[in-house]
Amino acid sequence: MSQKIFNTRTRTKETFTPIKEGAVGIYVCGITAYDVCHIGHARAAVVFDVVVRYLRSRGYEVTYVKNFTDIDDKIIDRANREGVDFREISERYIQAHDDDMAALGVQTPTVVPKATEHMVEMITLIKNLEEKGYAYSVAGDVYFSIRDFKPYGGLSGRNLEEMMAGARVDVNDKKKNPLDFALWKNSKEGEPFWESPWGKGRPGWHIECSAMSGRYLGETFDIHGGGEDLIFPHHENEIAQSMASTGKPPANYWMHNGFVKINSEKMSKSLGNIFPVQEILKNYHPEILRLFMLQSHYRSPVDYSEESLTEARTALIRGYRTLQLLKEARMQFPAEARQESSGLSEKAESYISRFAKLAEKFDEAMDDDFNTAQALGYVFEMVRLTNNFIVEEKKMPAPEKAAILEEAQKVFDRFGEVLGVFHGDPDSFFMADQETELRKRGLKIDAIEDLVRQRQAARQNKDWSRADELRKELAAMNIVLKDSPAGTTWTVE
RNA sequence: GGCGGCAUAGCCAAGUGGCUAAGGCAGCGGUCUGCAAAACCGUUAUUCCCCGGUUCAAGUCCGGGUGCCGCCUCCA
Repeated sequence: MSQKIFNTRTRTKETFTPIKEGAVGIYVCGITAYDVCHIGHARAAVVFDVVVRYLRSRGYEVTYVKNFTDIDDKIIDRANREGVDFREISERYIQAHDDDMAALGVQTPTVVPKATEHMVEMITLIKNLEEKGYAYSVAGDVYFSIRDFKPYGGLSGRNLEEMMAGARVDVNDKKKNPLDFALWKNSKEGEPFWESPWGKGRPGWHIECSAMSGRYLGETFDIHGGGEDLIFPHHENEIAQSMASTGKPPANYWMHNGFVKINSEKMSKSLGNIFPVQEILKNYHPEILRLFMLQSHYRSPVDYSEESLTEARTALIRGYRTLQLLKEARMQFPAEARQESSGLSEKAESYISRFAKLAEKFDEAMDDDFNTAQALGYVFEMVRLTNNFIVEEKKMPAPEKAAILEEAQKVFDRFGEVLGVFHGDPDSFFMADQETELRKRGLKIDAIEDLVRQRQAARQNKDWSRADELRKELAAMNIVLKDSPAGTTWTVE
């Protein structure tokens, strides 16, 4: 099956055909660096991270460009409020963004260009638009004239008349048309500026993406992505600029991720329901957040709540328990001792072929417009099948077990590599998760282990009532015990 | 006002014309266990918001209705 992508421009799922066989150029609108990243930024980042990971895993050579808007009104506002240079603000929040992304396991894009480092490209592009008659300058500002660009509205499915009818009164009377947008803004006294043919000023918001995508990916590239709120006006304007300049559409496929809602409401500063990534990661292992988001299709809205993260954590633990069982079993039955595939019994072959079938289904789901929710369904079926194997096939000859365990691990490695979930060492995961949970609940590891030791002693004396009492005491702290012949282990629920 | 989306079990969530409607969480019964936990096995939607239509066949397509949401202004 071939890769399918839902293209916002046509509102249909289309077969993905890259411009250059075996290679993909993708541009995703990044953040404006004026504040820390919230869960909505995290979703966009994780969605496109998985898109890129999957395409790479299928053998495409992917050039992934994600920009930073490091000059903008909001950055200037913040710099003024804090009394610092705007660069200090943008650098601070770019660093914070990079830290958050690293924590979330989001791979660094191939190129991470900044607007301020591409002034030459932007000015050249604006000049070109002016020469071709698509732009006009007024008192140091330059505007794009949408009336002169006939296809305007093609991405968002609007036409000019509709928009004119619904347009609010624009206070900017320099514009010929209220829907015209700024390519270049004249700088006011004390604002940062760059020299240009129109005087001292700074670029408008949309132009940077046209300039940078063009520079790194060419006039037309494969995929352009971003949050669904960017469809209009940002991406519409990008298309207008690029097409007016080059005569070609900038991207063949437009992908937009859905929003993160909070209790079914839009996240917004006015509602005060912004959840910064840093805050969430204080209380939840990063993979919990990834799993939570990937359990829904990327175009659907997701509703964030503590409960849904807690559910995702339970599911994540389930998967990692299996990976832990698998790890232990593989130590017992190492790959070196495995049976050659030619000599496997029918039963062993049946396990391996079922693994392969799930891996195939996983790819089919991902091929179908990156359906991570469905793909995760197969991941969990793999979890069940692996558990089932480990529990049921105790008596299978060691070389066969080793062969099957090896295959199972390979399948999980692939899933983990694509989703960025279930990819780490299970013991490290449990340690990190435990640390987070203990910190969140204000529990001390020493106090817990002391109680566990006391209970161990009681158990050795077969003082079951004392042991149960201690179990209850620990349960009150959300500590769940697991007794095994090797001793007692505990987890935070 | 214009444009667009969504409605599937107690909750979350895939599925967009045809095998038994994925998967996760929660619940229940069983195996295991000193008791538990985990894991495994079994079980939980005769039905996909409502009404009508197309079709041999619809959760899936069409028309109408109801409810919720997003964009049209900076926004992932």
